Amino acid sequence: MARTAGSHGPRTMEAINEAGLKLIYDHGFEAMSLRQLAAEVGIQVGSLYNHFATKQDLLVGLLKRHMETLLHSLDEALTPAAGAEEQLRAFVAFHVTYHIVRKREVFICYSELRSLDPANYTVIVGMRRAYERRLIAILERGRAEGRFTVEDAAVAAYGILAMLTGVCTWFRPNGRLTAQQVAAQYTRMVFDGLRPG
Amino acid sequence: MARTAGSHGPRTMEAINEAGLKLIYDHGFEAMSLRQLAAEVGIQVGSLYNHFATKQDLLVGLLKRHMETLLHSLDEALTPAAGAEEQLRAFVAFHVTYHIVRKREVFICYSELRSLDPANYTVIVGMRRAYERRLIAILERGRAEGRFTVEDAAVAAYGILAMLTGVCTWFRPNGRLTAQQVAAQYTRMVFDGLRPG
DNA sequence: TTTAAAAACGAGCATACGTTTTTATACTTG
DNA sequence: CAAGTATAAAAACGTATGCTCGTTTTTAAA
Repeated sequence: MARTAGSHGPRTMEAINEAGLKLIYDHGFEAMSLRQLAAEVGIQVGSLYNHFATKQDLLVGLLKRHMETLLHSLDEALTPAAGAEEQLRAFVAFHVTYHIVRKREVFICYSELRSLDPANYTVIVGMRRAYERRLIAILERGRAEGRFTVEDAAVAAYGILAMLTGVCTWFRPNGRLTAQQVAAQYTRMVFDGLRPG
Repeated sequence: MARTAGSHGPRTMEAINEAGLKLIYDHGFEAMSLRQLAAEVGIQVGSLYNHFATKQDLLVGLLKRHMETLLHSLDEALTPAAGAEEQLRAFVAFHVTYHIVRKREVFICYSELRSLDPANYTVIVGMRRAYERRLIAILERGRAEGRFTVEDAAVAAYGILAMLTGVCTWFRPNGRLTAQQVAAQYTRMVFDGLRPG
């Protein structure tokens, strides 16, 4: 046997990425085998290597694409001219809804960092830092404008991010609350948590 | 060779637990091999099975012990007679410091849930729920007493827990801030985030 | 002193892993 | 239509895995 009818490189690659995302999310990167992955895609193990060089590359590809999308989407969500309060409001709304929609990517981007070899680790963590810095900058600006009370901007940012990111561990699309309701409640909590003294 | 001089069951078990904790934290449960574990402890692979039945049992043992300690320590930290505000203050301080000290146990207790087989998963998640309910109860009591503004107590609790738990991902013992400073800042943020009115 | 339990060794089991190689077929381009 | 490239199958590679086994030695109770 050999090449199957209707096979098409880019389409297979997308199927691999989707199946990889699912398997890594469900079982973890180390626990997911390439045989499982191949079965999920519907090809043989060896054929995977027409689409990536190593298992590690598959993971890095997924994480890098996710971080690029995240950073890019954030830029679109924030209007540069706006004040700190409006920017914070936009940030919270964006972060919560994005993390609900892309919950699997977000999850593996935190949990599989340790599966990255050093060079790749540096790259991904660097991108995450860039994202965090956006929020830190907003907080510092709000403090400078006298809008927020922030003892340590980085600590506050980490706290806010952790709180918001947490939604993707418990939020259920058909649960008691809608994404909007959650975003609204968290927005209020964040703003009150930063209210000027 | 056979039984080595001075060998002692409980002592070996403790060494296995400590080494297991370290290896699981560093590499993940699936990625850690029993050969690594045995080497770290200083015995042969087969000898591990004098101390646990399966690799899964090792993980469950670690997680169960951690959750029992966590729940028990919380009970000690909270004075039942106190008001909601005082209880919340005690909860935040306890949670932050405990999570800084036991950061490895906390981390694997979140990240390795998926490595548990169904029966064990149910047990551990049940214990975590019990912990979460403690905070939810405090929030609801505070709301009933008119001390806190809480739209949805569970959502608020999850948010607070995620924010506080986040410390163990970035806190460094010799970093810019002490554990007390972090706890103090987060306490203020939590209280302001729940301020009445 | 005898005996049973505890604890470790060290070899080996079957299986699974990531990866490579070879070969055959399907598309694509000239 | 022919040549070349893309894509997949299939089989195999060496290594690592969790776990079992028979055996041996130490420890502690009878």
